[in-house]
Amino acid sequence: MITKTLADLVTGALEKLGAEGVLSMDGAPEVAFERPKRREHGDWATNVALVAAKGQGNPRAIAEAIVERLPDNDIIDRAEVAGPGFLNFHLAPSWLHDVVRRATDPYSGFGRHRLGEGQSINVEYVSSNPTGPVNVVSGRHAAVGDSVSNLLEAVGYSVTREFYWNDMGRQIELFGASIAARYLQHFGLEADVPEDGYRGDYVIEIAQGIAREVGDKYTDADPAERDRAMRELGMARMLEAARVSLARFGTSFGVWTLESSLHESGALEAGLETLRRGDWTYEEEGALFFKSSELGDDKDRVLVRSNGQPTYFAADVAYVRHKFERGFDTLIYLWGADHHGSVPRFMAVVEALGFERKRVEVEIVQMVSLLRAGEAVRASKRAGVIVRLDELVDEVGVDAARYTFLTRSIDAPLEFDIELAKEQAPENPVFYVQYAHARICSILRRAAGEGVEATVSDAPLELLTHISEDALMRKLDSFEVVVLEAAQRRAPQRVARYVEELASAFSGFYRDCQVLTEDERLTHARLALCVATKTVIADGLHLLGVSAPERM
RNA sequence: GCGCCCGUAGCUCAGUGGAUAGAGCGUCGGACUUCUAAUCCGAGGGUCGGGGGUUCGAAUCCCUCCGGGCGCGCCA
Repeated sequence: MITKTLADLVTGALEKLGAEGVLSMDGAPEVAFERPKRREHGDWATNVALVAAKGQGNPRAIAEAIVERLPDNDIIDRAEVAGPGFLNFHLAPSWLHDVVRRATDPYSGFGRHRLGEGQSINVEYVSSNPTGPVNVVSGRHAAVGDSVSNLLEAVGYSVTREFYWNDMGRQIELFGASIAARYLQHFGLEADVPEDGYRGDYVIEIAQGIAREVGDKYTDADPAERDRAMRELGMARMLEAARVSLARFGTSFGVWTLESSLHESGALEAGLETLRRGDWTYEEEGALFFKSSELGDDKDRVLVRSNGQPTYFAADVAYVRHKFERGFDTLIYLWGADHHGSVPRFMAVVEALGFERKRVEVEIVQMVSLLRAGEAVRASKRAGVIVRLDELVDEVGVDAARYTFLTRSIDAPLEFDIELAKEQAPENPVFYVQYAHARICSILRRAAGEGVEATVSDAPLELLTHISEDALMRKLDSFEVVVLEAAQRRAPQRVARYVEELASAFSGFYRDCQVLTEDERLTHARLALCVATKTVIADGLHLLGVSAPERM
């Protein structure tokens, strides 16, 4: 990247200053560059003189000294000192032509980085218990998890997307019993959904599906046996339904792990044994406790209840080990804000098991509060009050739905009004971006129809001198740093903002610069810029899990 | 009470140490004989919740207060 080249030049000047004794090079500052907001501030700027001046004199004077000592080069047209001591660099236009060429060359690594090279990351998201259909809250997690995973891959990590099913415990028991009641009702028998059971209509649908599949053979079975059968058959249906809903939303996982498999394989007991051996447990009132309070948590936590049943938390212990045993360097978890209180105990487990805390990262995705035409919807799976992801996809489409989730930081709570989402779907900025892409495709189709080929490598890019062409090329350049920062900060919204800006820059270019003209060379250059823009828009959208249509 | 997150334009939100704080929607005014008007141009709109501090420089970091969400189970 150009910033590396510039940093080397400035570092060269700083070293001269150090050698001359003008500047102490202790703790030599990192030379960071940024793109100034204002054009007159040049192409790239650095605040290194301001940083270096801390306690060592006048920043402007140091900046001047740096300028005087810059090594000879053919990149910097001129360097200026500005404001309190910024160094502004005006570059030769060729650096932008390089951006256009690299953006279209799949082997150039444009928008790709080697930050995570050789490292593997497991990203677990959406995970839930299979007691209800996938809802819009999970949609937010799915959109974010997919995009963060895509971004991590873009910066070089090997990424595994994982889903964890909590298919055990009291909620699952209740779910099975609820289906059983509906199953009996289906055959005209008297039965009640348990007090705390699941009352959604989908439970009736599942029971009917099961009735069609197995007939009435469980109507006079032993109640416990019937509940067990209904639980297993029902869960299988929920799992499949979730897979379908998520796939339809564009989300697919590399690994699905069942909590029950950790019990069955002995992993759970092995995890507990590790904690016992490390003296991290004790028994009290018949329950097994984990000494999480010694590792930063508020209190100790129960691993095995006094009735002998392991908690969900005990399975977490086994699961962390299981993931590390599979060779991942880093584990990322996307959790809902309602689980953030569990983070300290979870990190305590990581440490107690002997893993470095920094290898585990829990990202908290803030709440999605549901509204319907301004009225708060108190979502409850048990009461059957949910807004399904399928419904959202039916009403607004995958791209608009994803984009809505991805324009916000995960730290920001999201108010989601399904009626408003439907109403505003056509206004969704995602279409603005897609439109720019489709428009470019249209130009390229027309060019091809006229027998004009859009090659980039031999295009006379020096003809791109219009202010709008310049602005577009500069915006293309930003993609590289946007991808890197979005990946590092787990912040897909930066990519969403970026593609909007890029589409806007293209619109300006489209307005001001006719692409297909009598001037063959200019047409050639502008087509190359179109190809570069199309490539980057498509890449940005794909990082968000959004399609880049060729026609709209 | 304690912990985490949030408070930025009328609304929904970006921006977390740099130069004159942005976008979309909404409002008002304008532009289609044109490579796609799902577009473009212009206008209006801000005590960055309040106060204090650190810094050459704070929406951004620290303290404090106010307001909102979530959590503080041998539930998941």
